[in-house]
Amino acid sequence: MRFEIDFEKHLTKGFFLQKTELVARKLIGKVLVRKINNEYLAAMIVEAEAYLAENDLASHSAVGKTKRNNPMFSEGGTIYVYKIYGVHHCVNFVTEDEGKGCAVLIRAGEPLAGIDYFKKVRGDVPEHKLLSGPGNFARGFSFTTEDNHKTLFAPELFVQDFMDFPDDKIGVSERIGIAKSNDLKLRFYLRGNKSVSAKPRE
DNA sequence: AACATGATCAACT
DNA sequence: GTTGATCATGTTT
Repeated sequence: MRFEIDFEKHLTKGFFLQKTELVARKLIGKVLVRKINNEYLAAMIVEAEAYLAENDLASHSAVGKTKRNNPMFSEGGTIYVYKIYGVHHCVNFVTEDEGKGCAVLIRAGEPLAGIDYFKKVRGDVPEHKLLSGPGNFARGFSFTTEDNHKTLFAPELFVQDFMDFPDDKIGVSERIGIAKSNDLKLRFYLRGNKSVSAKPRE
């Protein structure tokens, strides 16, 4: 797969202001680029979940604004990182207008650049597992709560347009690992991709 | 008490 | 290859 990092092709604010479900769907095939210590990391997003502002009890924003979920209420294109189970971090891209409280959880990626860095922080695992699962994805890109409120419009952190997959290549399912609102089909993934974290129920 | 998880291990197909 | 049980770990409710 040919891929060249090019900030000129980054997704602009308008992309993230769209409906959360649509952003989650369209993020499949896009590339997250981050520059750390003068080294570029890049991965194609292959799995993402939408967390809505309304009628979604699994969304962190369902309880209103709190200290933790505060970044979720920022404008589309902002980063929301939280710590889960005391050990892992999860990265979200905030969507829609400021004050709404919705975001897309990035659950898995296929490494395109910075493989050595990913291996360094993730250990000796097969390449397709380096960024598989939300905790592993965040770990590979070294996201922590320090990154909260950063935006995706800078040369050292942005999302680049890349592949456009037709609907028949995209799986849709219930979200993973939640107890509430698990009837909602808000998880999107690239069918047949080895980096997708959980086995899809279809 | 729950939590948008992952590593490990045993058992299986 | 898969599945299921178990648990580490700290923050939020």
